[in-house]
Amino acid sequence: MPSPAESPAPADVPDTSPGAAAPVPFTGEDTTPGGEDPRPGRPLPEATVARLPVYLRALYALAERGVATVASDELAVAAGVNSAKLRKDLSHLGSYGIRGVGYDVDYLVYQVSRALGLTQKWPVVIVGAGNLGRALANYGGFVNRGFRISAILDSEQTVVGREIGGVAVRHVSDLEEVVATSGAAIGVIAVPANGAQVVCDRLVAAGVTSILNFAPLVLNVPAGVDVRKVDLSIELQILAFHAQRRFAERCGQVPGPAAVEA
Amino acid sequence: MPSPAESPAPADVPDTSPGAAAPVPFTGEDTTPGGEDPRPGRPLPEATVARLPVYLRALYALAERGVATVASDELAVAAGVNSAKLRKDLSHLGSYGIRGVGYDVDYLVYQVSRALGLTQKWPVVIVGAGNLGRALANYGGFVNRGFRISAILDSEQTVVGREIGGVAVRHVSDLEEVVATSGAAIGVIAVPANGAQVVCDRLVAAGVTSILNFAPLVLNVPAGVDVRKVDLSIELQILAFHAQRRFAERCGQVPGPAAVEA
DNA sequence: CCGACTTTGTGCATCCGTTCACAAACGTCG
DNA sequence: CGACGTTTGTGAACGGATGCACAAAGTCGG
Repeated sequence: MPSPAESPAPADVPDTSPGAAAPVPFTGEDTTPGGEDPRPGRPLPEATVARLPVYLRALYALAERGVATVASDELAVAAGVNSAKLRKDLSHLGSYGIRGVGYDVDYLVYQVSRALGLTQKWPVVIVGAGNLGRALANYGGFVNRGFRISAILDSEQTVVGREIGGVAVRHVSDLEEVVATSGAAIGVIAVPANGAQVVCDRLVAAGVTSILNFAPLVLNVPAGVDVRKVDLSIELQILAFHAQRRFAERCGQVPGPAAVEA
Repeated sequence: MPSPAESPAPADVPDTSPGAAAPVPFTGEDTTPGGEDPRPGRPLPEATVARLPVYLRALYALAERGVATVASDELAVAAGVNSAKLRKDLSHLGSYGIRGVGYDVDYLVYQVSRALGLTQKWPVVIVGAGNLGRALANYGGFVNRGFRISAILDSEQTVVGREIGGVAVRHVSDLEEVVATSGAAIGVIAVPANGAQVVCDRLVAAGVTSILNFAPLVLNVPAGVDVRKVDLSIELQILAFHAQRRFAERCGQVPGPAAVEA
């Protein structure tokens, strides 16, 4: 199971009972142009799932340029992956290519979107209206690609009421109500580390089952809740490792980082 | 077996100074150049490198709580990973644990920091002073953990001169000069997608070899330049996939209204 | 209608990462 | 000083991911 929280301790799981099932965000879809594909087995490899959004973005860019069909080689270049990998990834969704021609861009956009569950708009609750929360709310790729910001919450009264990305900031005390009324299943934590676990617990208790965490700590969640984390400093540290290695191996012309000042 | 004579003082002399290495033209694999005492073979698996920052953060938290030694089980829980995985990861750095006891927290902090190349402060140039750039500049985990913001650049004259995180915003036209004078090898791209490739090219031309990209596109860089991307919408889309799957599968326990489409 | 060309889809070998399970090493206690 | 419990470090098995290479399947020109 793809549960990232690998805690085999069953006794500790408080079994978050969502009580009244959170309203499923609009399940009406399908029956759209093109042929139908009875969902095959659903074993989509995790690595494939992680790449599908990249393909989707490249496909959108192609569609905007008016490209009707695309071969796996071109799409692979646009997505920055190997073409064989791309073909294998797409083959997991079904046989949506035409041999000798390539893939129909619009049709593939639809199929990838459907595989990712983006044929509907997922309501998202953002907690934290700091710089990061504002950046998220203003990020265009959000609302245009299958998501809708249903609320932005913050604990600072000075920012409550301010409008960000077309949504007015509400106080964090409204968290439970906002989640319930919007039916949001996805929450974004963009608060400082010391308040993240509390926010997380409240989100989970309110029925949120998918959490995107920007706070630099490991969140503790019950089984059944999916957490992904984005940590800016971790990415930088990985870069530092490779940079260090590069400097150590090829001591060339660059004078290296200014290590004197510390 | 950390000898008590060796102080685990984190501010030890970093040997990353370029020095005068033999100008080897090209070697397929380094033949373990010298360093044998602290550094065994250098093939640190990529997956391990990606986890070391997580361990480091957990170790810092333990150190602040005054914990002197920690067993792999506890540290694994704090880092959210399997304990066997953690031990294998750490074993790639060397044998820094004590059987029957655990790891010395301070000493391990130093060793992990050194492995990641964080015993020095890396100067970082941030391009883009929007919400995201400001969030990065104000992020505490930046300056406290091996990095120093040497400059923040933006193309908007209205924000030039504003101070963010203790650093005054400069105009993006100063990019080359800033990179040269600060010796920055790491650049962060926090500009909109349409300007990201241009900024990237200029950073690379100025000598930057490590780039952290927040713009939602695939950057084109020459060989030898390391790019890591952080894409907010991609993470959300992966969450959406799992959420969709969860909704489709929950037909057994939760009192759902009706079995959704098979 | 046929042959040449193009591109997809995939079998297969290989590699990387994860996990189990256990022996070696260490401190402690009697 | 020796037995015992604890914890590390790692060999080995396993599973998943990657990329090559090629057959199948399609288009296109004559």
